[in-house]
Amino acid sequence: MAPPITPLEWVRPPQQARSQQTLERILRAAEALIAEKGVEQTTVAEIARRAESSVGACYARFADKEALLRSVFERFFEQAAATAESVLAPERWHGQPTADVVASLVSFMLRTYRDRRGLIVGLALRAAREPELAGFGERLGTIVAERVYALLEARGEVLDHPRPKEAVHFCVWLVLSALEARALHSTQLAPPISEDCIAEELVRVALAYLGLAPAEATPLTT
Amino acid sequence: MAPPITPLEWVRPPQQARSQQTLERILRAAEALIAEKGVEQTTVAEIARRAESSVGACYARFADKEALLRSVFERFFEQAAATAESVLAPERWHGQPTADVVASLVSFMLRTYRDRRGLIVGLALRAAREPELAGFGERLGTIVAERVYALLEARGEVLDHPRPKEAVHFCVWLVLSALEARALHSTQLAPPISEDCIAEELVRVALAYLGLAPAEATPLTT
DNA sequence: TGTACATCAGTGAACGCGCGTTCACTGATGTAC
DNA sequence: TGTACATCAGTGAACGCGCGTTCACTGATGTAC
Repeated sequence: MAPPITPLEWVRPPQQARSQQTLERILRAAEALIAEKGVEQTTVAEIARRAESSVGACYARFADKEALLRSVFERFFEQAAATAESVLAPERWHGQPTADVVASLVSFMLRTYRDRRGLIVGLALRAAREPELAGFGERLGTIVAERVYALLEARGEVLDHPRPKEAVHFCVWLVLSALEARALHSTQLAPPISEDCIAEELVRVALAYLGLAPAEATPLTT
Repeated sequence: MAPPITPLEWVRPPQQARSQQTLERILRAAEALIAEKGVEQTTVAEIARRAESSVGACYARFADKEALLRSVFERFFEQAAATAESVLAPERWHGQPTADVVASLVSFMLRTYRDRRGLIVGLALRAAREPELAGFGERLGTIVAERVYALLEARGEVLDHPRPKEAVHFCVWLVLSALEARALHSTQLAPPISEDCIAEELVRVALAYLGLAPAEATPLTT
């Protein structure tokens, strides 16, 4: 058998690559618009325009608008999960007191919820109607909780709670709930409490609930 | 000056009473529909039908649909505030350990969020867009926090926190955020944690954060 | 007491707008012979 | 190499539906003389 001369990998990739790029542009445009003006205000026509594509192209890739949005949020969850795994790797925190680790994690989450607020709010609103999205969120919470627990375990921390694993899960859920509520309702007019203040109190809550030692009175390095 | 013979209070009340009743029916119908099928699915036409009134009658009382919904939520907030004041009266809790008081309050809130879930979710979704509604929520939180603080103070509790008043406010906010998130996202398909379990952990969080003594190992009376 | 008119409250068909979705069409690229 | 045809990807005007809002109209009640 003579091997084929034309390399098989190159059969018809230009077309596929082209449509792949279109899809990528559509998803990016949708994400940007949701972040800027909210899910409710984002129309398919506008997504198409922003993606320098057309309405029909959107419907060639997605069954309907729902499916398109689901894809956007799915990508977001994948990124979030990957970020969580990287951030919560025990190696990253060698030599730092646990209280500081918690403080860093909390302020990182606050920053994330601020920077990606639009998308998160859109997601939260959508997840209130679509159980599938709510399921994504739940799974993400579980992943984060597992990693946090593994991190604490690797550091040899002993939690003051009858069911430590569940306690960590609950604690993660509580913090995420608080951040979500803040993202949803913080009026930009009059911010009730500063971000630093929220961070401080959330850390205090977490440490107190889990029975971890609070930070020394030395200045923290964020 | 001869006093007017016809009592002034009775001038034209029948008409007013009639329209007052219509308005009441409209508000009640709107509330019921929001609770049953969510704000997004509730149309003016359906509200009118349910109230055995007409679309025009709605627009005679309210500038637009927004105003109607705002009225519904305003009433809800008034009820909530009144309930909070009554429930948090120090007299009500004489002779009970603080940990039990907190437990009772938390489980009361959980019950409320379950029973009135539809309305609360609708409100939360709406408040994400309308700063005015978010403001209502904030004010309610402040009221509750003040009453809780007064209650603790009346009981002679000393909180383990540099700014006790702010700590109580934060704690109330945290619990409300958690309940809201739960109401928004709990898939009815697979409840992640039982209500009792959430209650237990929320109490634990609150007590640990505020530095209050946990309950004795005796069975609680709810 | 009777008649004419004014006001209040309400009715619901019709209007209009926004937006998701469809579909007849175009252009580019690939394939057969 | 050239011609005819097939497929892929995309285009955007047109359609249709849902729903908030309006408005010409009805009926009941009150007021003037």
